[in-house]
Amino acid sequence: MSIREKHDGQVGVDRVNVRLWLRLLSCSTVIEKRVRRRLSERGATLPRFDVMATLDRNPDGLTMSALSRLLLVSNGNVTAVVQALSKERLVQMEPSPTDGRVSIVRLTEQGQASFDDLAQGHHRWIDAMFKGMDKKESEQLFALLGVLKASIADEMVEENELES
Amino acid sequence: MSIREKHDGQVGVDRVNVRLWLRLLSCSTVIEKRVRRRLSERGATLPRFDVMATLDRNPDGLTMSALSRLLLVSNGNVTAVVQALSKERLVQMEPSPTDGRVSIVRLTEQGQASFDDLAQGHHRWIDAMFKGMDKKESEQLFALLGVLKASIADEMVEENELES
DNA sequence: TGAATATATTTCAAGCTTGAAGCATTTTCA
DNA sequence: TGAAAATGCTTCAAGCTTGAAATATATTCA
Repeated sequence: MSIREKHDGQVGVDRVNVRLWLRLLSCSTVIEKRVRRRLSERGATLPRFDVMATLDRNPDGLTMSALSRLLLVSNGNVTAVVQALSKERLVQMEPSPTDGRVSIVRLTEQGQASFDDLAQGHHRWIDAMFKGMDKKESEQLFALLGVLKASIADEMVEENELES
Repeated sequence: MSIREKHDGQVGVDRVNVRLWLRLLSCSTVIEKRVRRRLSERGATLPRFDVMATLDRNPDGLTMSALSRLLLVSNGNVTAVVQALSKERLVQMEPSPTDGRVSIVRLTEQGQASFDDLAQGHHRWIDAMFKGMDKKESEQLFALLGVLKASIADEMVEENELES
């Protein structure tokens, strides 16, 4: 059996999806590392920036769980990051008036200013990294990632159905 | 100034690239988390699987630095993961015959068998997550990620040129 | 009502990752 | 040649992340 066939069990069936996934992962990792490094040069970190960006998109505030869900990180992690930001007065937590379990997190004025500053740089870095794609390519890529996103969501549903 | 204009300085200029990047990151994060969870259900971890997969693609062995570069992780990290795999006899390190600094890492027979087993599952999971894309869409996505990859590489060159 | 269940959040230990410092070996070039 | 620079690798401390357990509050429904 040739190396080409080894994991396929069939000649000519290449692992196209795995190669696609590896390329996707590689793009995303490289961009992420570069953003991370540049943020750290400015004394910020990516997790903190992510929290602030999500709050910026939700001016009415978010609960801890909502943050956790939107950011795809664990609850414990959100707690740690928000507490750190809170200590520096960049975000504020207030108890929900209607539910004693819930905290609502918002950017403070200072946090908004700090974020606006970082976001400008972030926007510039991203633009520079995507400079080699023309408008049509960007739009196509955006649409195709939408298809992928739906496909992934679909698979999760199927997986959950198997459980029950 | 409206919220829409806040970070743009110009009406109608939306942050398309940032949105594209966030969608890319989100796809990649969700897939990665799902793979990570399933590997851990089988007693494996993603970093260890990544090292074994890279060695599988390079049957002649790789140096620690080459692994670090291919995997986009730090040297120290590679050392830790390879040492752990080595303890379980899944990989072996041998000194380079021509360069006393270099170690060459390879899969052992046992490591190859263990990887083949995991890779089969991995292949299946990825296929399931990409099931919603037809052949043409996959190919387009692969090609567009190639354009993005080149664009990112380009930006790095420019960044380095600024240094000197 | 009130017991059982569900939900929101925090705490904590274990493992991961990084980047800087350090050591060893090799290469460069005056 | 041999001093300086570069390269390969490891160690280590600091910070990040997770997932499970703990705590507190809300909701459900017998």
